[in-house]
Amino acid sequence: MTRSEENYLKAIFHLGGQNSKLIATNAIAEQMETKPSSVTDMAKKLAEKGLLHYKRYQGVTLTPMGVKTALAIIRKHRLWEVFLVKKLDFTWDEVHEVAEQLEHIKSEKLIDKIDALLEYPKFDPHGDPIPTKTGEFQERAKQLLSELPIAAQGVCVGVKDTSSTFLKFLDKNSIALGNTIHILDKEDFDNSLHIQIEGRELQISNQIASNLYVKTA
Amino acid sequence: MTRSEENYLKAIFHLGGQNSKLIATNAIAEQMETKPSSVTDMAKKLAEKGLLHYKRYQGVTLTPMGVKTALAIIRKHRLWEVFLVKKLDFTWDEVHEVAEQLEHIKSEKLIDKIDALLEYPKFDPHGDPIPTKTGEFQERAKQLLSELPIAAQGVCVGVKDTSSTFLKFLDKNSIALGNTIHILDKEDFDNSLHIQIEGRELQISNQIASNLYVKTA
DNA sequence: AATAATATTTAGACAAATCTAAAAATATGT
DNA sequence: ACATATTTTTAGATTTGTCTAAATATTATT
Ligand SMILES: [Mn+2]
Ligand SMILES: [Mn+2]
Ligand SMILES: [Mn+2]
Ligand SMILES: [Mn+2]
Repeated sequence: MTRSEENYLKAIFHLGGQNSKLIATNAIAEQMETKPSSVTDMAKKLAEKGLLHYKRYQGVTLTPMGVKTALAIIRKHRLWEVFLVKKLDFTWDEVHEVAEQLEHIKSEKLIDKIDALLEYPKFDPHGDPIPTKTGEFQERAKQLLSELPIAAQGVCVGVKDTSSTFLKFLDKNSIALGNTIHILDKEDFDNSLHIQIEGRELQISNQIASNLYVKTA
Repeated sequence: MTRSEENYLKAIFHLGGQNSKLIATNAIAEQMETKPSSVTDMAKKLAEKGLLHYKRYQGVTLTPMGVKTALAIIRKHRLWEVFLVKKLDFTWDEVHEVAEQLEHIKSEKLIDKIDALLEYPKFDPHGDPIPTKTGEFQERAKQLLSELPIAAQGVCVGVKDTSSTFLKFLDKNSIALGNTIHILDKEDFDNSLHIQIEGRELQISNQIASNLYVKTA
């Protein structure tokens, strides 16, 4: 498996290619920041290798083997992210770029030892689930903060937007995973929220609220 | 810098290219397990980039920039080896292959944090010196065990042969870096040694003795 | 000094991964 | 349904790193 092949599989997985849903060439090209013609070439190659099903002009879906391979890479990516944060004091907005490189290191022993060192974490610094060695993982029951009604409360468990800008904004406002958020009021005009978090009161826009995942009791 | 370029620089450094000694095309090809014609192509490219001096039919030497780059990669390689041994319980015969991959990860912050986590080690698991962030390092005063006279003693500080076979042999015979070795006797016929190490007495061939570095008091 | 052996370079090919531009298929709108 | 817009594929080119085979330069031997 080349690095490029691994990146295609990961992108297709993130677009939903695991549930026999046909993923369009253009969608993959956009996700990978490449051209559709390049995607077509790679789709043929990966189909040849038995990692995905490719129907000309229709799109691709991952085979069981393709899903397994994608999950192994996602597992590595997320474990490295946890390692960087927990062991090397990286901030959660710094880890993605480095993990993009580390996820391609080929050593089963290495990633299993990292997993053990971290005591088998279930979620990465952004709240995304970490597949086990055998590829199992459960998505946490969660919803967007923006979907909660007035007076509801939830624990912050993840972010939808993982951009550095957004993550730094959250840091600046001391909003972190694990924090409990109460919705005090919602503004009809722009859906902005008046919330209480860790004793403080805060006003946040709908754009913020619709990029924060919470778990309700 | 591509991975391939980095590997060429490292190989040339290991062949002595830092001391304005001309390194032959064939020597590089052998070290890299590639063909001389490939080396010529790469030599032109690296010369173009100012990383080495290339004289047609004569060989190459590293420029100051080339030395600096090579040392940065060697630093990463050796720090990762220490990390694998100290933090993840890898054995010293397992680390090289993985370090060959990890040395190409591009993140200054990452390697500096690994350095700090390990408390700035000066030597890797095979006794080789680790360059600092600024590229300084001193080779430890050492000599081959085979060069010591009868009755001399020394502390084991490194290995010349870093092959898995040799390292595993040393493990099996409980010979480790840091051990003190006394030369009890030397056999004229085959230069094999009768040694005392950590209380035990052992008979070792000249081939073993000429791959073990010791530091004398 | 001429010849033979060795080392190095050049020329041309190939595989991987990408791109642009043109062609073909599919989807959309009236 | 048919013209138009969009999506996807194909054809051909490019870059990087490699290879083989032939040509050229250097070194060693007589
Ligand atoms: Mn990430
Ligand atoms: Mn993440
Ligand atoms: Mn090594
Ligand atoms: Mn080493």
